[in-house]
Amino acid sequence: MHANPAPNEKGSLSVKSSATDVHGLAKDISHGRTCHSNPSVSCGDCRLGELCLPIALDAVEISHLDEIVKRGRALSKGDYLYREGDDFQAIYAIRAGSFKTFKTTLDGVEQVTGLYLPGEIVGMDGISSNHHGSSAMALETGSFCEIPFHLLEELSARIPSLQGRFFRLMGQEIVKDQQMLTLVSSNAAEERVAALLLSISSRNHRRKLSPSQFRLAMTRADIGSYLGVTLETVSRVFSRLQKQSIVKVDNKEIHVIDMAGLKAIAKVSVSGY
Amino acid sequence: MHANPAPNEKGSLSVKSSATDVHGLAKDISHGRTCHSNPSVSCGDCRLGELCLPIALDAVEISHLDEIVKRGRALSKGDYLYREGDDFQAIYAIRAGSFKTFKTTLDGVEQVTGLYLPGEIVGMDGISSNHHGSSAMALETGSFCEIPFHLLEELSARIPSLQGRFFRLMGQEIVKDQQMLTLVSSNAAEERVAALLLSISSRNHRRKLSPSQFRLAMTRADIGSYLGVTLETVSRVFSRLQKQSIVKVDNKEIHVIDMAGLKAIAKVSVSGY
DNA sequence: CGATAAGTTGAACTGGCTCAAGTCATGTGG
DNA sequence: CCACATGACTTGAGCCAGTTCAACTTATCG
Repeated sequence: MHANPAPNEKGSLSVKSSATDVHGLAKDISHGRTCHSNPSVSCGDCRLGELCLPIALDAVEISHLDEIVKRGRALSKGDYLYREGDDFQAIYAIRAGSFKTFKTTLDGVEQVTGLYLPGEIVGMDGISSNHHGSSAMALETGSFCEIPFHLLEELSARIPSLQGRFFRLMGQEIVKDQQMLTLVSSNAAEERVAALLLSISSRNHRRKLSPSQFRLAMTRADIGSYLGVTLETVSRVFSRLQKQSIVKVDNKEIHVIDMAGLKAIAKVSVSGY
Repeated sequence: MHANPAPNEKGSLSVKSSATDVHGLAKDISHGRTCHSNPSVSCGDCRLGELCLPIALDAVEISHLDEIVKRGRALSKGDYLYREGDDFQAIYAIRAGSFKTFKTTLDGVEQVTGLYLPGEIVGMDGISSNHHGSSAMALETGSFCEIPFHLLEELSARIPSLQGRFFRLMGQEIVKDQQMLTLVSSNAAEERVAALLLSISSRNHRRKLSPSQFRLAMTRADIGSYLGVTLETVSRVFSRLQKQSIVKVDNKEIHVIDMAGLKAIAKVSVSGY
């Protein structure tokens, strides 16, 4: 029924505005908290730098990186960053907003494979085969930097620390996927939801945002698909967690009240993460 | 109860024999079919080369690679290649035999995260954090090459095609993990088992081995853990598939009789894979 | 050859699924 | 700017695939 929803029929990579004419357009899209998304900001000045690619580069190296990055492109909810099957051209650094990646199975069902927050890199699934194995879609208004992969490869060959950084970034993606696999193939529904909330919490923490209060822009169906349960189960788990005063859920707005309790449910050692 | 089974208490990286004194030791361990495992064979001559790292390198480059690879080390069933938490030093190319990777959860349960066959690379989970996030264990007698990662990084910076090859290899690991995630979070037990058999089948095919007849060295418990079902369910699925004349299962020996039928169950397009 | 691990099969139970009926949020056109 | 249509979310009830527990058979290896 709701196969191929395609809420917005922009083509992939269809941000028509050039890198220069979007000045100011993407302002205010990060919930007004900070202004990550000023499109003119360079990698060296970007406050996400420490999460993104530039970490471990010196000033000269960052200026080389700056030259290949197409900065500050904007998207609104439902827009595609790329689609499953597209030629792989670039990887994308999220600046603001959140994105999901998903595959569409043969019988037309959407299967969510990832959730990406600001400072994280999307699109590495295309590296091995030269075309994207999944689609990436904005869950809300957002912006991103596009990094053409062949240029990144060239630059990496010249800057060893950049090569190392990117190896590590890909390694992180592998670890993340394996954690997800472990989560989904062993744990109960409640544990999966708890683990997702904790993951977002800790990623927010790294970004200097509140680890206990955030907006989860995915729908219940997306969350369910990602965690391998139905949307009804997700809803019921949220209700139960709320009844136990572990979280307060107001639609997409999540407030973690009892962090230790949440960790206990997720069976994560309280110190770790 | 059967937590931390540690069937063999060799320490990790505990192959005490030096790279030179193992000549001949590892002969015949690949079921006698071919002799992948002659430890003295160089990367250029290794018949697994086209699956492994050397592909896309020229003769001179391969000789550089040869210099950093520690070749032909042998392991027997239950031996660890590395353990969860070990310092990350190297990645490992499987030459013969098969290996599983797994994590042990807080409550002592083993969770299988990967199955690796000859020509494949294990250990990339350690790249991002400098220590291994999982353990790798031989499922049967086998051998491998050890590639110290810092040397590979250095060499990659000097040989762009090697850097590209390794980016692609890591990308493959990401794609593989995401496929696994999709499989486990959406499909029924029968589909998961069918998909696993098809995956091994196609990987065997690439290695010029029979796609329809092979040995699956994992126990039913390992398979179940990997696929997110219980060992009893795995057993029952095998029985059912056998009753339908889709496969013939004799303990660990698998014979796919009706490949199209198996693909239908796995919901994989018959052309693909 | 005997002990122990691995695998099979049965029976009862249950967490999460399916189907259904309703409320609530959101965004678009009048 | 409101109305209303559509999609998102919640909650309930019944059902079923896969789990759990158990008893047994078959492999493996010291």
